[in-house]
Amino acid sequence: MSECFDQRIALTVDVVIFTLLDNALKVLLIRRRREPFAGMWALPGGFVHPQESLEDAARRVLYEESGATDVYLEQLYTFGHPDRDPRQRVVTVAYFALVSADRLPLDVQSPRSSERGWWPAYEPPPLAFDHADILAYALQRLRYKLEYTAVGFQLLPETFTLTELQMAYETILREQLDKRNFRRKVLAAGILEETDAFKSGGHRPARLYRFRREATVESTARRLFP
Amino acid sequence: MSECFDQRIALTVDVVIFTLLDNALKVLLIRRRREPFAGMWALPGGFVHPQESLEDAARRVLYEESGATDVYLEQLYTFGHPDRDPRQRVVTVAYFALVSADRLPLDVQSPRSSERGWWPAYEPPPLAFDHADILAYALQRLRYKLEYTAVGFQLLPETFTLTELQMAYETILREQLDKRNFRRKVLAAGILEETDAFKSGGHRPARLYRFRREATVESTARRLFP
DNA sequence: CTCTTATGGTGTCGGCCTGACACTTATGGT
DNA sequence: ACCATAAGTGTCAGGCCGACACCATAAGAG
Repeated sequence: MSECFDQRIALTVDVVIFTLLDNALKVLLIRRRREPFAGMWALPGGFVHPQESLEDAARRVLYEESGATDVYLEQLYTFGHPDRDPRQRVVTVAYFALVSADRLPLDVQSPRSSERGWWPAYEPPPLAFDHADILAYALQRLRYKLEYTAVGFQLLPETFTLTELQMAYETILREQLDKRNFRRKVLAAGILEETDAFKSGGHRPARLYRFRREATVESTARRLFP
Repeated sequence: MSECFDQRIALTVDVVIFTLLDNALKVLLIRRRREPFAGMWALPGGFVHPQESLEDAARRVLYEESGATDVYLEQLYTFGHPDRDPRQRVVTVAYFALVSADRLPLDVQSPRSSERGWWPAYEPPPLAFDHADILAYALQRLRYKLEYTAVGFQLLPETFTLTELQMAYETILREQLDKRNFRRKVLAAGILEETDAFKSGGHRPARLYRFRREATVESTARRLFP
């Protein structure tokens, strides 16, 4: 590291906030009021304050825009192409967050204003800046994590049925999964615990499960070499 | 993304440069001449110039400090704790690079000055700033990538024997691998091609292999769900 | 009360991948 | 020629995975 000079690069965080609503994977977008890209949709973001860590900044943006706290948040990638912002040099540290719908305030779940909305993550509107790249990268990472780890619970309420869990996986991966194999694997992974409650919705009641907090989230992945 | 104000956060890149020398995984460190941490060892790094992308900055630092070009380089993580630098707020985008020893200029392979040196990656000296964290994270990522992908070739010369490849893997993973299983797997992955050359070093000659450039580097990983 | 309907829940079998394991082959040096 | 040393090769057993079909249970309709 050489010594310092002033270079005036602005630093922001952008947060890709995912949730499941109406059996679809949604992402929170904000409509831009000012130039550049006025009127277009963009990821929630903001400048990093001088005394706050990057993750703190991301949590602040997450809370300001979605009202959610204590949710899964992970650094995604840092985007710094010199002209990704036409005004000045802006480098952004992108995060992605998984929020279960029941942790969102009601006015955020169904925003009244047209300035903010939950969009289908796989069919977003045109986005400002390089946010389409950021979203695409976040989706890739989410699918990847879902395939190798147990992070899907973060999008569900405290307790859930195995069918609900499977539907969440199918929604995000966009493919059908075999019910028996899904159950076998997810139970063998040892990351769920039964509750003694059931969910009865007109038909045979389904057992509710809960995520085992003590279980390491990075569960069963396979190694190329032993 | 809200609108801009001046916040004077400095932005740097730090590059964890790995190579294999003397049958050990080494990392390039630079001795700091100035405060803070004067006299301590640190990762090569530098400020991001106003008109260059993050990856360009990382390649520039990589070239300035090691003389290597056209090598494997990947963004690692962005470290931004508010007081990771005691002078001022500095956020650093860390990269890691894999360089085969034969692409290093001779004076870099065996530096004369005591201001720069290749240190055992698993037994580094005390490091300035939070560079020990960055190095630990890079090692974890390197092991991970090695287990799941075929990235190990980047540390070897253009052609190499399977035993050399296996030794590289054993050095980095710090465990012994079975010769027959290693060969079976690495050949089944289809990322190598035979050359018709052999390496004869006093005993039975070993066939030389080459990395198939057309092969996708992200090769055979396993999915948790089909 | 019974029947219908819709979802919840369960087991097996074959194929493939993986990990454990030992001997023969080829060369250079003595 | 003999020896030392590294290169190179195959099998077998266990576990994991993917494919596949039927019974159980509750609510609601008649």
